[in-house]
Amino acid sequence: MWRVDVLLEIVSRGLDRTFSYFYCGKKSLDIYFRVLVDFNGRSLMGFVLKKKEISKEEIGDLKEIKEENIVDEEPLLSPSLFQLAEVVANYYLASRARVLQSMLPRSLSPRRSSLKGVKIAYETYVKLLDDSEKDLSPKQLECVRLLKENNYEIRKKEAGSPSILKALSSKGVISFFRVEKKRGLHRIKAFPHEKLELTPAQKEAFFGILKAKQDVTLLEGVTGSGKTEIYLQLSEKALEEGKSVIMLVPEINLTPQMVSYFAARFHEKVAILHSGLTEGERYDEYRRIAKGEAQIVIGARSAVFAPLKNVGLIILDEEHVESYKQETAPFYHAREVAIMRGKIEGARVLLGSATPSLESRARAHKGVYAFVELKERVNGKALPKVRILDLRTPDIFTKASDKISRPLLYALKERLEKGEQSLLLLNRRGYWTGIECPDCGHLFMCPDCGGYLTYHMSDQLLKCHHCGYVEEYPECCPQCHNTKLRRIGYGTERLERDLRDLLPEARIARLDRDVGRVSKKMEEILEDFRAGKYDILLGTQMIAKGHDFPNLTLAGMALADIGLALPSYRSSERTFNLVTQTVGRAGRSEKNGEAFIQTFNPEHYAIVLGARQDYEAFFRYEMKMRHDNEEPPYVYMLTLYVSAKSEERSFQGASDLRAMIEELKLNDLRIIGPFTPYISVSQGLYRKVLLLKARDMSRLKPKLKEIIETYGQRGGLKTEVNVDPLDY
DNA sequence: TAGACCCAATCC
DNA sequence: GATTGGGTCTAC
Repeated sequence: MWRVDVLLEIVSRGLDRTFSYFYCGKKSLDIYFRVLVDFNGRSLMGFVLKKKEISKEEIGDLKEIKEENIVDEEPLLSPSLFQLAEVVANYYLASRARVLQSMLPRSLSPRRSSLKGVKIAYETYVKLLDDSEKDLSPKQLECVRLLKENNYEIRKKEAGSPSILKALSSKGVISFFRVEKKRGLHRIKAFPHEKLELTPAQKEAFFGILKAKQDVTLLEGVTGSGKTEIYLQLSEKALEEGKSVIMLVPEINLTPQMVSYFAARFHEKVAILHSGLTEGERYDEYRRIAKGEAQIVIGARSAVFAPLKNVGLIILDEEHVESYKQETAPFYHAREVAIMRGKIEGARVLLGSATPSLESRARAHKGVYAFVELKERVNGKALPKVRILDLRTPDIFTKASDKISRPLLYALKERLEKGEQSLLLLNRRGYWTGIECPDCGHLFMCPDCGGYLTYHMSDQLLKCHHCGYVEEYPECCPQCHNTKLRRIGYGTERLERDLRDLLPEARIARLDRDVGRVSKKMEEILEDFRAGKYDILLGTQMIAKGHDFPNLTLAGMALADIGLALPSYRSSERTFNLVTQTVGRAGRSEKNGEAFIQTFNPEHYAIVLGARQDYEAFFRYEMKMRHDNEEPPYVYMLTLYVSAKSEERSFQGASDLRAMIEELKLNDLRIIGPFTPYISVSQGLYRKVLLLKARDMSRLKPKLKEIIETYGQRGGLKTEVNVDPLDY
């Protein structure tokens, strides 16, 4: 007779505790097994966290767990993974169930009751049957037009939200069909790849990492300095010692080279977790890793939770990239989780970047992390020549375009004549980025979140880039019915149009999230560009990352200022990174590269230092700014989002929370707000935010958790906590 | 005064 | 997270 304590699948904060049941069956039931229990009349899944032998008398009014309600035959999680879940939940002030939910593949998630994964991997596709666009909502229209752009057939998961697709299907506009998917690594090209002899500089870095006293090492190395080979050889060493390895990359689709090197060197020992996997494949891969059939896992953010045993090394490539931070609860950052996991499992953590985040670089500076540098490029290439073009200069534009300046245009023409390739970056999608009525001043804003609506030429719709709201492009102003609307700002689609007019003979490809949403198309464009089928690749930051184009000798930024205008303490860092990366794209070939940065802020330090690729100077300057403004890494930040049905209520709720936090009388703590966040309305709820800053959060956190648990959801309030937010 | 509506407590 | 039961508001 046993008493078992069960943590339920419910992610709400108030239920982050166990409930006790009794079990007296024969089948084995141990901790970390999942069970189905009767909870207040309904059947819920939960994790057994504790098991204790008890006598009959002690049963009391506990409910029974029947044998048939035991889900697993062996524990689903290792003790160290569960320990990790607890540590993560504590740090991010989230419930354990919420953390477990982001740890596990959906088919194993405590929320889902499907016990066994799908055995055959099917991929569902959508086919467009009726292209007449009759009687459709704007969202449905968007989907239909996407299908039209892509030969009437695309993967279901890339087509839009399931509810939209369901509606379209019931109208008979689309149909679904399933295709059996080939298993394995068929999408990953494994270049045959010899182990390379390390250069002296690489060797020094390699041994520097191995000898480091600290658990975490920051490897700072410019692009092309050969970080990948170091990752590979460190992994090899870990495997030899019988340890396993987690290799994290920001986005698996954008790092095919990294994946292929690992696949080529370690073959079937590698498991790759990427977004292209179906639920069944994901389940298989998870089981394969858990059974110890793979010793290296490559994947994005969530792969930090991979069920490997005996982890000896965790690598984060491009550790500064913001996609390592999850932007929904529990808002974890893979870098911090990697460090927590490293501590629990005794694994070494390696953070690699050409432009480390200020947080990491500052910790390395203080000696919290070991610091290893790779200064030279392996091929000894010089950096490209960079020119900053001041867009305020009179006559900088030709009559033909007010977007591409004279010098940039000439440079593009020169490449065309020489048969070399160019890359042009504009960090904004769409055609016009704002629409207004010149007569009455009416601005087309998103009714859901208050942002500007962007006109998209490809499907002729107005879209909100924050929340996904879509509406049809109006004939006239809804207020005064004026038909002449003024268009403000421009995005990649509009720039493409200008470029085609300016250089009619050039072969131009555009790549941004609108085009790249269909992953097949994205791969196709990148492949074709590499093969020389295009002269100019134009796009958003998607095109600035990772890719190696040997014939590329010109990189341009159409408007470097876009990121600077956004209200975030990280906007300079983002701009610096984007400029650095763009410039870096032009320097990877044998030929001499050149880069042009168009800007209205030619003296801004993020742009000037980015153009020079001077990370050291940027680090020093930006650290001073962060110091003066009391921003990370000098303080820790935490935001509380309070939402309610009315603006007054959310403001009142946030003010009340503020008062309660002030009552704690923590002298190190600064509270800012409540103020209205950048995205002020979401899912019909008005949002307010409290920003907390402190040099030490450890005393605040447990008390804050208590306050939120007791008052955070009263009076129709919804409270979310984001620890170490990147924005607010 | 019934029904709608809101809120907080409860779940083992 | 879902259900429940009590309290208050509201329309006739």
